Amino acid sequence: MSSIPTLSNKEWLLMRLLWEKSPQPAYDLIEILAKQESWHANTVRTMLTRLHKKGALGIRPYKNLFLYYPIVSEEDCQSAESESFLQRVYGGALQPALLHFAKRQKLSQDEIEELKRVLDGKSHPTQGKPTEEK
Amino acid sequence: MSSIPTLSNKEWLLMRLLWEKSPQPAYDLIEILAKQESWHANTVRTMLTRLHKKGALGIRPYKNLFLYYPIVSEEDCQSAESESFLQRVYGGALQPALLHFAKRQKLSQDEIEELKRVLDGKSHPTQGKPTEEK
DNA sequence: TGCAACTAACTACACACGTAGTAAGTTCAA
DNA sequence: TTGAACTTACTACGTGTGTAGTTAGTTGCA
Repeated sequence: MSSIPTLSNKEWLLMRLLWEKSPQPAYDLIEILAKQESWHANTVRTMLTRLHKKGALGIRPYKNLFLYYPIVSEEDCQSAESESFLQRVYGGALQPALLHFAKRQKLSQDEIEELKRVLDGKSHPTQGKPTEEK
Repeated sequence: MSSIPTLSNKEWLLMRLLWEKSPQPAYDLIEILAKQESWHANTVRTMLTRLHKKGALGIRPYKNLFLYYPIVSEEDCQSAESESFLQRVYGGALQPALLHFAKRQKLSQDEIEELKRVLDGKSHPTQGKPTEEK
């Protein structure tokens, strides 16, 4: 399997654009990033090239230019980076990390409910301790 | 307040040792990291110096050597890095991040319960101010 | 008293990243 | 047909990081 390439800070930004919509020519990306992030055109091109070398992007010729498209999925990259983050920052301890995020003041009631559903889904793994509702 | 320095991958390892126990002389850290991570003594020293320059470590002379101790708290570093991670990888969207972590197969029943308690604590927005619970 | 052994300081180097300049190829229009 | 405008390719450079070698100061012991 293709191992997931690690993305740098700014590379995530570029990749996000391509995950949202692809393929796109360099020109469009340059325009967006010039407007939103004030990046120089050549900066965008350099990053596209590097992302291609890393195996994160594919390139397809189209007319007189190239179209770029992701060849790794956003979910895979997020998962890989999340695990690496967990190791690095919390030494692999899941719970303190979750606690940090859960304590943030920005979850809506609906999001809280969905999270609890996910947690409930995990509540009865092998040994049946019946999930007590609350 | 002192702004939180960003730590590199390996710096987190070193810092974790000092958060667990401090102050410690370079010698002890070198010994631990040589054993656990196969780091070269000079590598450890270079990193200690850099962490000091970054404002992450304090140095106190003791007899004929120096003792190192953290001057930023683990919690603060974790929080700062968690927020940066959230921005970079999930574009600031908390919920997909939480879902990723919550779906991992490594939470104990107790941890799940505690998380749900935290979530419940947020469930009823008695909007005053976010009371500093501890 | 002079050196072995240890400590800290300084220097080095390759690679990744963020940023961007310069060169070279292509094409459409005057 | 020639050049403006655009495209890709190549080059550059400062900073951070991972890794470690070299130098120099200190001290306890033979």
